[in-house]
Amino acid sequence: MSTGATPTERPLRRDAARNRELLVEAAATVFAEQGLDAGVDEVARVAGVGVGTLYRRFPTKDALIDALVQDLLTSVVAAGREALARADGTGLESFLAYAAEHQARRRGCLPRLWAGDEVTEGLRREFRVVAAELLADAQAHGRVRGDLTSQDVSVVLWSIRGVIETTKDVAPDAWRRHLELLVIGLRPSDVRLSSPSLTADQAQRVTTPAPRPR
Amino acid sequence: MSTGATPTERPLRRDAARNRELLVEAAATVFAEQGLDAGVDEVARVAGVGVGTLYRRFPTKDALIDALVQDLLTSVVAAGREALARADGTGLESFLAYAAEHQARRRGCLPRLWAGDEVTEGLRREFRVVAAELLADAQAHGRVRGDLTSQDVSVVLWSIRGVIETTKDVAPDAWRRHLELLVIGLRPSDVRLSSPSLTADQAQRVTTPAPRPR
Amino acid sequence: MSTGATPTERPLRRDAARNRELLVEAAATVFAEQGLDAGVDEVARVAGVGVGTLYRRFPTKDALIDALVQDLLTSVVAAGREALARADGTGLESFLAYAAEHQARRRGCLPRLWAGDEVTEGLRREFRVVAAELLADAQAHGRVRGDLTSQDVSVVLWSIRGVIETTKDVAPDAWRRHLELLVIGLRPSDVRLSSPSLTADQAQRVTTPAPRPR
Amino acid sequence: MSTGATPTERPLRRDAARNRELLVEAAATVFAEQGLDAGVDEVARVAGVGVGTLYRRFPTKDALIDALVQDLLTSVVAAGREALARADGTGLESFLAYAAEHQARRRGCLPRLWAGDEVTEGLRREFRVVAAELLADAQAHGRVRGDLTSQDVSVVLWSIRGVIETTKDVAPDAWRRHLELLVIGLRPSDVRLSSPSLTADQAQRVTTPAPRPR
DNA sequence: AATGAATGAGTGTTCATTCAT
DNA sequence: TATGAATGAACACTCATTCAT
Repeated sequence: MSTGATPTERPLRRDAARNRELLVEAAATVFAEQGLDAGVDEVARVAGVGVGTLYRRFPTKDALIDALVQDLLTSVVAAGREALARADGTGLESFLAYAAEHQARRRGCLPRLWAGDEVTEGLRREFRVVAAELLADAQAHGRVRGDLTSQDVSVVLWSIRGVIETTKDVAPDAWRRHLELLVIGLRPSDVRLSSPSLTADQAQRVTTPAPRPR
Repeated sequence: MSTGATPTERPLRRDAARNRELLVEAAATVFAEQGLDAGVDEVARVAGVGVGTLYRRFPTKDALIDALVQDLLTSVVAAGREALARADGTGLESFLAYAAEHQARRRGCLPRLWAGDEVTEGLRREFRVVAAELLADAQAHGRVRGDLTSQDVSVVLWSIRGVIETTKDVAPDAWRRHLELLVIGLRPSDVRLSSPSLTADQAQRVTTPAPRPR
Repeated sequence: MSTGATPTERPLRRDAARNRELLVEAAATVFAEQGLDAGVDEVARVAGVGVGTLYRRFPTKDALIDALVQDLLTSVVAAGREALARADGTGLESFLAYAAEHQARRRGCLPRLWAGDEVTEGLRREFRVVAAELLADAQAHGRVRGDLTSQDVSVVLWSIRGVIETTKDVAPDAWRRHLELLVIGLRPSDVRLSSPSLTADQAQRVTTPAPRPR
Repeated sequence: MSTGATPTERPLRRDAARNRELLVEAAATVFAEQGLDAGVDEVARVAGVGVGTLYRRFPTKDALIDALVQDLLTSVVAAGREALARADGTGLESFLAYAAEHQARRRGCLPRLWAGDEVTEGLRREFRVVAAELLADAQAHGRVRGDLTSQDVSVVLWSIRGVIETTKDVAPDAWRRHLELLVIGLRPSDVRLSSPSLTADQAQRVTTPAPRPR
């Protein structure tokens, strides 16, 4: 009756949503600058709200970090699906660039991106599915080596994580050249690979932490 | 070699050296398993000594971490010098493998390897010098692209850091295949690189943190 | 009786009174189940209103607790006056049973019943007056020992508080047998009491807390 | 060799034990004065040590409270056993006085004495056993009613808890007269009791809290 | 010299109270 | 007026570092 159909209504909810947004942005900034050990008080301060507000939106600090991870994985997976739609074999490459770009933009949560809570594991599973499909497409079009596995796609992003975390703000684009060189390395070639790929099982265990170490 | 020839004269020094060794090993293990946030008590416990002893050898926790970093950088630089001696163009590749191997073995200190204290900066400078020389040698022998810079060599190791930190114990060798693919990408090729390399200045600033943000 | 005859004129007052009632009931329930440390949010939730409404009716959490205490003391005092009217010496006993019953029903506020705010102290004074009169009546009819003081009557209820708080929901009627035994102990007897009664002054100080320890 | 047989040795341990004692005493004092909601900082301050020291001896605040409860229950049970040794029917009465005295001396932990953690439940079980034996002895010697149950013995102490908690420091001996009157009420008498005793099962459930309400 | 007990600033989290909507 | 989002002081607990033994 009153909540209606117009998306501009619901007064308090609007502020609340705004605060949530502010908090996620603040967390991204603060964690990017100081690492995940930064205090929640600092995050709240940067967001311009009290700690209590932070805890109203996110039950724990972990949940706040997970929110960053979810945002990131969600957009990465979505980008993967879009790239897949082209089905011309180039999807994998643009997907990698896109995913790298987003990792760089949200580097605050990188230590938890590939080894986070159970809550985000579902998204990582989706990521693996999309990555496998993009790889198959790229291989079908002869754009990458046939002996690559979908786990190799994950490893590419993990390696970019290392570049991003090391270069931080000093050279936030350093990953671009690295990815270019790496993509060249992925192209079909006569050179044999002597090291085996990760197994699918290993890849899953990497991102599925022991159920709370206590 | 240098610790003298009088074996019976400085017994305490020997004990002290032994304790230092035990502590560094314990720190490597504990930090590898639990991250740098692991407590110093845990390190002391694993080393089989009291915290007081730890603090006698290392004035702060940071100094202990720096010791790990120093060990690692020292052996990496030494390996680089050896590889350089061959002067047949293959030194760079074996150096990368060697450095990667050691990063994996001492992964506990990776978050501080390329961005540590001023005390370790000298070693990183040495690393950059050796890397530049190895690159020049490899380029002279036509084994890698001519447009690579010595900063690109650093980036390779940073990317491997990401792989190691993500795969941890689940797949401690995952970096090998990654390095193989990456080395293929470094080979001379017709493909132009569109992204610029880091400048030497940037590379230095990356590894030289602001003098304690306090 | 007193809330007036014009039903359409003061609708808000009625709603307000209803909300007040809901809140007091909710507080009684919640505090009984979880103790006085239960949060005000929980009380508001159970009452079906927002916290803001709670704070409109009661300026502080303490005031809400005091309201419970007032309710309880008011009905206990009223019951005492009624019992006194019989003037047959049995009033004291039925009064004790009545007061115990109400303490059990409102056990949520017991920690503050006999040591609450200044606001409720007036009612406790009235309680002491009635208790003294009931005791005198009972003694006049030879139903209880002549060496009892009105403070002893208070102590009976304090002891019942202990039974109620310990047995909680598991045995909400445990106090009945305790009171029976205690009343037997109050009957005239040849046995001398070796411990003195509380003085009236002590009894008053017990229930009059220092003016906010701050 | 060095720890020897003389009880005056073991340097650090002595201080540690002393600190433990100081902390328990401080906790008793502070909780008695301010209730169990008093902060651990306050307890540490009164003990003259840092919070860290408190947490070295007691893993949680709950454990500190449990230590108080254990001390109290242990001495109460021991006193019960001694009283039982007399086997002349008077043990129950002196036991009740002794237990009451100790409840008064350690009143800080009363809210957790009869409903504490699982860790202290064993002692409460021992208490129930001793109480039952003392009651049987007293009944055998005709000093108390034959229709009393061992649960009634517990209830006596719960009622004394109420008196102690209400009178606090203002009248720390008020429980003595209450106990005298109550004991008179326990003597053999022609008066029937119309209310049933707690069952043994109820008595146990009263003191065995739900396994952590979460 | 070695030990580990002691320290206390700092962290994540809660909750009575206020206030914009 | 009713709501519940926002607030921040206060709490339990941790951990790098110091120091008495």
